[in-house]
Amino acid sequence: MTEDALPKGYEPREVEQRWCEYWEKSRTFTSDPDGAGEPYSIVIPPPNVTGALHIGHALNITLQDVLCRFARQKGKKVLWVPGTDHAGIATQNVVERALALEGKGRHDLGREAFVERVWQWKKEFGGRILHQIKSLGASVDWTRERFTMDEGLSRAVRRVFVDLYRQGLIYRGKYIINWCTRCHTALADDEVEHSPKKGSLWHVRYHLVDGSGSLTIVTTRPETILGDTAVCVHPEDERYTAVIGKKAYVPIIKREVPIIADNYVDREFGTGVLKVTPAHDHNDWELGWRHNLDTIQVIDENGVMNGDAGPYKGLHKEACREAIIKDLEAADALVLTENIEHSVGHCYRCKSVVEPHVSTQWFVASTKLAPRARQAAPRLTKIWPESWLKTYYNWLDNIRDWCISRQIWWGHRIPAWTCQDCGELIVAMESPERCACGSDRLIQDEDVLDTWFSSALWPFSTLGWPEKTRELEGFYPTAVLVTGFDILFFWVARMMMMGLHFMEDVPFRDVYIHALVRDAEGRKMSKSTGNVIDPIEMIDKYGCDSLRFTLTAFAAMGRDIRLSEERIEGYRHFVNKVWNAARFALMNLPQTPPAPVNLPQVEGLHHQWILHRLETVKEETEAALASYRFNDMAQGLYRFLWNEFCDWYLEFIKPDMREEGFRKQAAQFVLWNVLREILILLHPVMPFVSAEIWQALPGGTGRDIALELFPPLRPACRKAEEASRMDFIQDIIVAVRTMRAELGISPAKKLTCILRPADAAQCALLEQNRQMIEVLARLEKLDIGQGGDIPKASASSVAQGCEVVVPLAGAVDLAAELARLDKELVKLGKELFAVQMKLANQSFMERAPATVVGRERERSQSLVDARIKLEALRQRFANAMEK
RNA sequence: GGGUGGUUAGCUCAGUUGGUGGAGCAUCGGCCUUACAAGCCGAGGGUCACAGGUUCGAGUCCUGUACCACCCACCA
Repeated sequence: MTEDALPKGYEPREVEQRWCEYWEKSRTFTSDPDGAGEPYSIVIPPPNVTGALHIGHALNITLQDVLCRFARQKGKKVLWVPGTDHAGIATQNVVERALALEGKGRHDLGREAFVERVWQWKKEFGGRILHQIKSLGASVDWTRERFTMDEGLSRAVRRVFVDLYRQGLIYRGKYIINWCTRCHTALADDEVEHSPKKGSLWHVRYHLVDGSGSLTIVTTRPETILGDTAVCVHPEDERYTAVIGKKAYVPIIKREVPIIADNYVDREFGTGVLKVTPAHDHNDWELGWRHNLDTIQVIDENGVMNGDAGPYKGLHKEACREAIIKDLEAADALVLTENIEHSVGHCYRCKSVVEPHVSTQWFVASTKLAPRARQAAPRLTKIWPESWLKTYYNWLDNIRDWCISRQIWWGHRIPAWTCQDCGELIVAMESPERCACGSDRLIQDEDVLDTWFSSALWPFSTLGWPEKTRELEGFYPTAVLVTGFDILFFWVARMMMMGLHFMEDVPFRDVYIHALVRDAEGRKMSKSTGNVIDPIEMIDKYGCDSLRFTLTAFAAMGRDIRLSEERIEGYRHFVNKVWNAARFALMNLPQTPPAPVNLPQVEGLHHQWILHRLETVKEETEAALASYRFNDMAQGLYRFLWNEFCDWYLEFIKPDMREEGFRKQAAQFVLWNVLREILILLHPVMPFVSAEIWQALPGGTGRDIALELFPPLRPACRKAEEASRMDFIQDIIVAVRTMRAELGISPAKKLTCILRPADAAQCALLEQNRQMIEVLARLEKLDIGQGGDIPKASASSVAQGCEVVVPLAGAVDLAAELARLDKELVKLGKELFAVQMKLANQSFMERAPATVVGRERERSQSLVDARIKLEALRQRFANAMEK
């Protein structure tokens, strides 16, 4: 291997493509359920099959990949299941939009042809998202890829539906639901987004039937007056106690309705009188149910007034509103019009205003399934960060039955048939031949299931349920679910309910909830705002590893990530640094693995130091990942690789490499080991660059770093005390560098330096590491000794009690040095003052632990010592100036 | 209305048992020092939102206030 093995610049695009192909072809990440090792499985949160990868996916997938690659390094049997979601309404909308361009609607095609068209669309675009997952370097098992509408998963869906129906946990009923008049379907409560909107509050007079006066109600939706079946006041509202039980006329249509009383009414709001329209308002529906009111539907599923709207029949609800206001005015029933802001529900898919609508729908009795899911956390499933647990509880405690039927065509059709002759409802896995009554005129329910219904089964349906598969046996429950908090309710809680009900165990041991990625200003990224950062574009520009490292480094728990392109660009520098460190290593390593030396015994403070630091980083990496502190892991590796390995260690070994013989061999062996282990540590975050370097290093030819185990710890190299001596050497070097920089001495100029150590131990240490100091501080002469004379015109400093003196020859600004020393003395004085105040504090001395007091004493002593030395040096220098 | 998170260097953020406040970027100064100018060396910059409390000691724990963000519910 020559130094040309790695090109001068890192070219991510070519490298990434090559490794992607290799990993897929070699089936590196295909898991054997019967293989060795502790099982570790993750099911990917399935992205929308027709969607495109956004930055949130990139974060989500990166974190899972870090966990999976790390688990493999720890010798676990890892399965990461990839797949996609059919995303009912979203996908149907996309295809309908495409169809609209041809001037057609779905009804022009008919159900069968339309669904066929969506499948075609899926075939055409479904590959895109999978390809994008690949380009992120995800180490998923592609042989086990699933789709929520594939044959196996469809079977699982039908089975669950049938079982729940038979257990009475799925039922059909007439109920008020959220209706999207554009998508023509029911929406679950959490599919409705509320946002504030300007509107009017109309005060409308209702005359009492007995002619004894009138009541004024307030409404934001006058068009629903036509569906009123009651007027309601608070039972304890003294203004109205007299009218309770009487009747009132609904204006315009003059329908007689009862005046009822209910605690629900807020006496403070408006006039304290409420009109009740059970068919078109959720709360009114509840009221109607409690008070046995009629339900009169006046708006149809298109948002158009129906036959019960009398004269307004055929008008769109908006037009009807205007007409009614005019008519109320004419009838002198409109008392007042107020401008208000109130919140209005919108369809989460198409953003049109959601209409409360009464219809027959299917429901899951979530109220019965929820308690078990609640109890399971945190005992069986731990949520990270823990703060989300409360939110999880809160949702489950207030859960309502889940409306699962959707009036669209793309999805799992509800496995229920109605007999046209006897009216019997048959729920079955497969299409029944005939009814018990003998009739074969069976018609399947037109509706499909909410997308989240199949998603709720994902952790076990992807593993082969209801069959008893080896995968299910070996990999359920999964190790962890990695997801954003935005689908904690939609998805996580429902998986918990379904998993516990059908598998008798939770679907995952941990739930890690990561941040939402926002733009640099903290806004949610959206196409309409135009602030999206396209991960694929970022990979193209900066390389996948840069993107992955950025996301990992910012993935602090419980916080949103404000991402900007500059950050990714910034971390590209780190990728490059790794690359260049490797190039340096290759220039200094033999072609074959270097001859081994006994690492714990290897001579050289720098070797002992870096080996010790490496052990620390290994432990910290493990600890960080064990508690999902991805950012700590990334930061730790960043610092170690850049600020310690590159900035110091590689500089330290340069002299070693110029020698021949044992000293060079030792440096080679240590360098080779440390670099290889760093690469393994980095690999979960930066799979591509680490893989590429790995196979270029001695002993790496033809090897795949993805298969390497986490480097075993070397307790014998854990020598904190010895390694801490390196601090001293570094302080000396920095002291010289600082003087040089502050006095404007060119780095090219080699200096003389006199070191006057505080004691014999320091003296020996400096002597042993003389060459390191000379090279890194750029010295031509280094005197080490406790005695000796020092030239008066010298710059000076004190590091850990050791005097560092640089004789100033030639044209040097003497005043600058004096000012520098004074500044240093002021700083020392301040620190010393603070410490001495502490030591003078009686209660501190009495109550603080002995170790803390001891530390302060020591510190005080060394500060005093430094000040004495520095003052002496300053004095000498001042004297020199006078001459 | 209920809840959660945030407020630390110019910017974006770390800061896990309370014990000398950190990083990256930006700024300033100096460097082609044969791995790397996508780099190296050095420097400046903070009453840790505010007010109390606990403690010998608080960015860290407690209470309250302000502002910001988000979630849930409701808005006739």
